[in-house]
Amino acid sequence: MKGTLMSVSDLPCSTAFRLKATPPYDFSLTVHKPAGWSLLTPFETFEDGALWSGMRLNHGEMFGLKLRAVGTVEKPEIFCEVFSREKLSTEERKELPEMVAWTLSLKEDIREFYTLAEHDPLVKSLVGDLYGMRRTKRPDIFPALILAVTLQMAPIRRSDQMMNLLIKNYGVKVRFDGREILYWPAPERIARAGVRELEERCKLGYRAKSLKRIAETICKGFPTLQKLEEMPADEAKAKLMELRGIGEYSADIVSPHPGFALDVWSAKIFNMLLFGEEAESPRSIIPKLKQIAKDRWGKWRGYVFTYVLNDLNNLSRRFNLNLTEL
DNA sequence: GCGTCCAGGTCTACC
DNA sequence: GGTAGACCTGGACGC
Repeated sequence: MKGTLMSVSDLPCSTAFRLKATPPYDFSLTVHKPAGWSLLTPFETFEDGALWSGMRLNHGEMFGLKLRAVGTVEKPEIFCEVFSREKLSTEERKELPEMVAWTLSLKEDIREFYTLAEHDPLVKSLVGDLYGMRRTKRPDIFPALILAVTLQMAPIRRSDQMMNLLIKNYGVKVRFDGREILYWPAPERIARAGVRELEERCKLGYRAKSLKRIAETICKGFPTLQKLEEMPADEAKAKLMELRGIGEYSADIVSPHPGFALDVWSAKIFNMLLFGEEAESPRSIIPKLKQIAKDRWGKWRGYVFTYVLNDLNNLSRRFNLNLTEL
């Protein structure tokens, strides 16, 4: 077995700040979602209500993060410690709190979403189960693109295998606060790797070519997620679909605009929830389900999507459906 | 143990 | 512009 190409970064300097959130905000449900999805990297740790994770800013510098709630769901406040290689610059002291707040969706007001519960039994169930949970964002675009590409045409265990191998072989290990956290590869690292090497080391198959091309495009200059959010939703999606291997589904996953990223698996779940039966042809029903979601939940359909996929056990029991084995 | 099938999409060639 | 077929890999399944 070839040795790992992972780099190691020690982060001895620390800075702390507090951030207020728009209530209701449940920190634990937001950063440690019931379905098990991580906030920023599959190798972060969540213990006793605190999260240790990593973050790469758009200029490429890595930081360690320790986050915990110091308020309540109705008076939410987050205590954040940032660990860095050197003392933070004045610019970083301004940028990092803004980026953490953006990532955690602290300023987003979801009370309008919760008013849908008054007339929608499904939303009422979701809100009751996951009150205060937020959708979150990623500070850097490349991990989101890796996620989208490795989810394509593969069962989730195989996607996990590809992502974990990418991180373990080409990612970065950050050491801070007595912890070691593995974080996603920088696009420059994947752009330098050979296609054959990526296929062999990370079992990416035909996706290796796409991922390398995506990495090369980002290195040459591509809008950040923050820039894409400033664009109209259609324009941002079209820009993402210019990338090799990024189609409509993947663009919906990566785009910071609220979308409804249905794949075959989630189409089966929503077909069951909306019509009470298994879809005969899940792939072909996706456009219809997307239209229904847009008409029924409007700009909050992305929230319904995230809440549903994090509440499958409760929904299965409550509506007498088998959603967990689709 | 071995062969076959197919999955949480995308691209391309062909009509 | 619409659509069938190819694409890596590995787990599930049948024999």
